[in-house]
This record gives sequence, structure tokens and C-alpha cells, in this order.
Amino acid sequence: MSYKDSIIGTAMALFAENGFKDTSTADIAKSIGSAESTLFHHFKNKEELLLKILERVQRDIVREVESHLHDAEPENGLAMISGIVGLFFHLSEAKRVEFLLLFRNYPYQLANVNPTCRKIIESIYDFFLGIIAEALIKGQQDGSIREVNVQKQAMVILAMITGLTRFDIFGIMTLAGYHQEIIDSCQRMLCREYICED
Amino acid sequence: MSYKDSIIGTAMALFAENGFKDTSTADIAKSIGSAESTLFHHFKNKEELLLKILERVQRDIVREVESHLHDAEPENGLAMISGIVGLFFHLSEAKRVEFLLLFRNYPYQLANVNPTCRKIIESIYDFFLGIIAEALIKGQQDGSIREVNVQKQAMVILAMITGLTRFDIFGIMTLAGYHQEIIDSCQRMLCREYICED
DNA sequence: TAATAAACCGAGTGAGTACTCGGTCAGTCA
DNA sequence: TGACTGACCGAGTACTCACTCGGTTTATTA
Repeated sequence: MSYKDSIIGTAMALFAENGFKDTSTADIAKSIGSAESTLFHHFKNKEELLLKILERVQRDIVREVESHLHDAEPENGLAMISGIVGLFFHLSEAKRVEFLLLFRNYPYQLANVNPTCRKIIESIYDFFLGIIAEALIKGQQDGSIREVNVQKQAMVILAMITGLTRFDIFGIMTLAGYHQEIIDSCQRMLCREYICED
Repeated sequence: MSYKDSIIGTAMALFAENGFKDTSTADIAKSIGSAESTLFHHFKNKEELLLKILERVQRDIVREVESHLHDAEPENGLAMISGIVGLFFHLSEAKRVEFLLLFRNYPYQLANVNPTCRKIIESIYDFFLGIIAEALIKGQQDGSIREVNVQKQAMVILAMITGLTRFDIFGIMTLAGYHQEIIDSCQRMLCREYICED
């Protein structure tokens, strides 16, 4: 059990860093310090290993987000959104390996032919869309957020933060010191009215 | 020249659809209808072929965008931003293959070790950042856009539209009918003040 | 037309690749 | 103690990959 977990952890790091195709089973075995054939004693093939990894990623991310959201006591829906956006950026550092894996192409390619994989990935995106939508609805009820199409707006927000995170993770640009600017932009996008101070 | 171009076109489609690693030189040759060894007569290896493809993608995208922007006569900076966002979504369909290729991991992996590749990719992103920043500055001058940090805000906008396009292209979600919502969100993010109509 | 060069091909080649198989060894329980 | 089970290994194996090489066809130009 524990050994199996260590395979999952090691393989996840390698898949995230180098990609699925560019990580050979020999690489994984070497990194663990075991024989290549031992991998196939625990997982029937490389693809099953990836699926177990994705399952763990999904569980870890959901658990982490829920524990953070549970602690927070936001005053209204708009503040909830700010909290979620901030949490997402926090996660992209704290769970960097998991995020990097989710920005790889292979999981989505596999999702096209493997329903199990598809479900895992969908559940991750649906989870984030769900908490954003919840905050939007709450904000509309308490008046902190204007009337918007909740589904569409949730997607726009998720796309924005994943897009920014992708830039950061792939080294296209750096997000250092940009978090407040981004949260500000979100608030302006959503708030009922906004008057410029200057 | 022309034959070389047809190799580039065919290989681009395959790399975009299946990824660099998952497209063998045999696949490319078969798709063109020539011998595998002929590829290596025109390109010294598979990597050089990818670089030539990326160069063409960069040229094509810049040319296409510039021709569109040249035609448009926006009334102010904010309208320019809306035009750029709309154009980006138009491109993600008109240049679907090129966009798909730019959402693959391999070009960015290669960029880490190959300066030529890095330059091409950077120039694409810098190009988009440049036209967005230009619109922001114009908007601040004509009063249609509030005072913002131009660099940061340009990145936020580019991240949002690439993030949305990525969702659409990878089949995570569909953008059908969302364009106006997104352009609206951008305008609210940028405009000097906004009063909700309801 | 003859000479030169470029385009193109078929048949390799060696270096990986995921995965298999037969067997060893340690721990568990009757 | 002895039979059984599961973790683990080394040595394969069949296959795919990018790339090479010797030679032939085609185009160009003197």
C-alpha cells in the first residue's frame, strides 16, 4: 500500500515535469530505486498508473480546497469570489506538481478515449465551477454581485485564473505581485456598480 | 519550396492534432504520400521541422491580426479592446490548427532548451500583449478606460481569452454563445465607471 | 546532348519502448 | 516445520522510433 503510494507520488512528479510520453517506465523505476518489472506488479500498465495518479490529484485538490473554504467566513458573495481566486493562486504553488500535471496534454487526450479518465477530469473542473457558481449566487442574493448568467460567468472566471496560472507554470510570464490586480479585476467585473476614485 | 511548404502544412496538422511525440515521421510521410527519408532531405531532423512550422504559425497569425486591425476603425480604446477580444475568438476558429499547436506542451518544453524556439513563442505572446497594451493606453488617453497598470492588465486580458480558448479547443467546455458575455466582462473590468441598468 | 545537381526512394540500423516471464526470497499461518 | 502467498527482480522480447545510406530518377544548365 505505502510502496504503491510512493510509486504514485514519484511517477506523478515525473509525468508533471517531463510529460507522460517522455517519461519511460525505466525512468520511474530508477527514480524509485526498484526494478522496472515491479511497477507492473502493482499496475497493469502505464495508463492505469496515470489514472491512479489523476484520482489522487482529484482527491487531494478537493480536500485541500474544502478545508480552506471551511475555515473562511466571507462577508458576502463577492468576498467569496475573491477568496476563491486567491486560494487558486495559493494552490498553484502549494500543489504545483498536481497543477502542472493538469496542464499537460496527455490527460485530455486520454479523456477522449477513456471514460474513467474523462470523469476524473470533468469532476475537477466541475468542482471549481461549482464553488464559483455558489459564490456568484450568494452574491446575487446579498446584493454584492450584479445580475449575471451564473454558468457563463463562472466559466469566464475559471478560464481567467487557469489561463493566468498556465502562463506562470509554463514560464511564459510571471504572476509575481499580480494577485491583487487580478482580484481587483474580478471584483470590477462582478460588482453592482463601480465609481473610479480619481 | 512548394513541396517543402506542403510538408510543413501536413506536419503542422498532425502535430496539432496528435502532439509532437505522438506523430512519427512515418505518419507524416504517409500523410504526404512520400518516402520517410525524403523528409530528412528537406529538414535535418524532426525538431527543425517543428521550428519551421512554428515560424510559419507566427508569421501567419501576425499577418492575419494586422490585416484585421488595419481595417477596423474603433471609436476609442475600450472599443479597440472589444475588437481584439472578438478577433481572438475569430482566430481560434479560423486558425484552429495553429492555435491547437500553440496549446501543446512540446513547443514550450523545447523553448526551455532551444533559444530559437523560445524567441518565436515569445514573439507571439509579445505581439498580442503589445496590441492589447496599445489599446489600453489609447483608452486611458481618450478617457474610455480607467487608470490601470497597462502591462499587468494586458496580461490579465490575454490570460482570460487564452484560457477560454483552451477550454474550447480541448473540449473541456464550449464557448458557443459566450462571446458577448466575455466582451461585456472585459468592458466592465476596464471602464471608468459602470452603473447597473436594473 | 552531356554533365551536374537536386529530389526522391527502399531497405536498413541501433537505440529506445512497454511489457512478460521464470524464478528468488521473506513473511504468514496450519 | 513446511506449504503457500505476494513482493520483487534480471533477463529477456517484440516493437516502434528517428535517422542513414547507397542508389535511381528527374530537372537544370552548358
